Amino acid sequence: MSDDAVATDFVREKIRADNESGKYQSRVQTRFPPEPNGYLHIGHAKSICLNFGIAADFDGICKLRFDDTNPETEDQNFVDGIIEDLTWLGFDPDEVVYASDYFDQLYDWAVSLIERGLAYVDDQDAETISDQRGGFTTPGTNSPFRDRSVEENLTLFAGMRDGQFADGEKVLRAKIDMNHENMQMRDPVLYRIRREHHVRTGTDWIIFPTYDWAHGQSDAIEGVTHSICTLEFDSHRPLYDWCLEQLDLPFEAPEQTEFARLNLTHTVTSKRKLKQLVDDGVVDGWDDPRMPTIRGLRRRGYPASAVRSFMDHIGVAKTNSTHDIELLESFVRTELNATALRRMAVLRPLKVVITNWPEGQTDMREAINNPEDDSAGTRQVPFSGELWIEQDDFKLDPPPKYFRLTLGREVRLRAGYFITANDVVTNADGEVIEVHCTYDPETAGGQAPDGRKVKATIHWVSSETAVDASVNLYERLFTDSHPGSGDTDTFSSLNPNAREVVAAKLEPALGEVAPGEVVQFERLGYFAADLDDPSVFHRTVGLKDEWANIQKRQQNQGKQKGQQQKGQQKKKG
RNA sequence: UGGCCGAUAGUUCAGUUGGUAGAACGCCUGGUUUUGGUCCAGGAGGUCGAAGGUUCGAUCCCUUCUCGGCCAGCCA
Repeated sequence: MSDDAVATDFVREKIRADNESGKYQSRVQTRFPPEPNGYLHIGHAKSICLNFGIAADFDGICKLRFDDTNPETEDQNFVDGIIEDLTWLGFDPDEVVYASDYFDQLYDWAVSLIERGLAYVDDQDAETISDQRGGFTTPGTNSPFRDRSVEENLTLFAGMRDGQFADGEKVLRAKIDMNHENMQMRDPVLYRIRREHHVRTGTDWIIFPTYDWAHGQSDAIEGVTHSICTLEFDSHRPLYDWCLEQLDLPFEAPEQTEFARLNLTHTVTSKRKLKQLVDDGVVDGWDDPRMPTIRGLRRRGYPASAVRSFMDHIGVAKTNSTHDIELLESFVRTELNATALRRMAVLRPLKVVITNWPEGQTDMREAINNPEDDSAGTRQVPFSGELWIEQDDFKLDPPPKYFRLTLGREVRLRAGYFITANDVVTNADGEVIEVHCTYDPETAGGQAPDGRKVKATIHWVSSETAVDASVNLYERLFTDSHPGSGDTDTFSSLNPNAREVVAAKLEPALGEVAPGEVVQFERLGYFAADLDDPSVFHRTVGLKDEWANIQKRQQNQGKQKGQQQKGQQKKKG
């Protein structure tokens, strides 16, 4: 266990206490148990970091177990994808196992349950069983098949396995208590018949154990000590314990501990809803950079290490919580600030002509690759008399505190020269389509020999050597910070502008970026070259934008002033 | 409606064996800076869900209440 990073959450606290009391011989084993019916999302990452993190902290082991007990929705692609995502996140399971590996054992244990009069075969359909379960304040009623003889149950259960009954015709139920205050204990279903092809067992089995019968038993088979799951399984814990108690294990049974799942603002972390986004074509797929899936984040350029530090930071508790997605982004920025190479790219190009630049001449300017990391070195960037700059970096009528380019003002071109804007060319609509500037040859390298200062440094790309690229700019997937909260429909706040594709001009070095590499477009943000087509970039996250805050404040002040004036007018009237 | 779980800065979490509270992110101010980035320094922001009780003293212990989440699948 690492001494310095003493993570103190209630789960680790409990494990420490268990270890001190000698429970499980102070052994620690966890597991990450996804169902292979979808890809992993950021919520799973929390569970992964917790389970694998605990194993690492306590010198224990953590296996990846596929909870493949329901053949209906499960798929090999998801199995492969989950392993891939887990690996990318930086975790290496001690073993990859499957609940279906234990079908024989689970069956034998069910038989033993029947033999001891603790389970029975019920002939009723799902609806009837549901009706008989009763309500929160009303007791359930016993099934008419509850008191079948052991022999009959044994025969029927074998018949279920051997295909003598149709799907849904019979189930195996635990015989516990139809009056139990916990609904989970009212004779839960342990086995159902389902003639579906199973990813691993094919057609060998047509009866499948339910989660409740499979999960704790699988934990026990593997020697799991601490079975960590999310809050919604809280009410299953008595059943988890009951199932284990019937086994007469020669060792201490695993114990379930529940923690609060991760929610993030402006997105959803529910497999069902993510699937709907994919199925409805709202996004391009599970790996769309707008998706909070692991593959989505990867394509978007989130470093796995940033995801991990985020998880470390938010901790583990039982409080239902929704984390601000900005917090995640701040970890992404911190990581990328230290590692990403700086490059220049112009997203919304505006032409600049340097009128006093020697006709046809191209200069090579030296630019720093990463001011945070000297070892990243420098590169040469071509400079000429015709450049692209950002439309936002020139204003004919500059608002207060705007200190970028405007007529008559001098600014610095990053790694280039000081330029002064003298004139503009406008189109028929009066929009500026070209800015004419002069440069000061004395300012090569970015400093004026006479010591005069400029307030702004702007980025640029020389037009003749510019590389064209399509850049995807992403906004929040949902405009509502808590989609679906209250009575609102989750998808009603879907942001139709969550992706904007822009035709950008890049400096030549950006034509040689490796797939998946993340660079900083100076002054704009971090951008990831697409995994399949590196001429396409995805905005991972923008830089912090002080200018945007200034503008916001100015707007608010304007509003307040307007309101004050309105108020005064009212008083007068 | 019954049971279980939860409630501490804007947000998410720490914490106090009972002596009125900290961090991170966000926000604000200043400094540095060839990124309005980074970095550095500082600041604002909390009646610790509410009301009672025990106590010299309660955010912490007790009771009641309020609000939120979960549970009545042959999903997990």
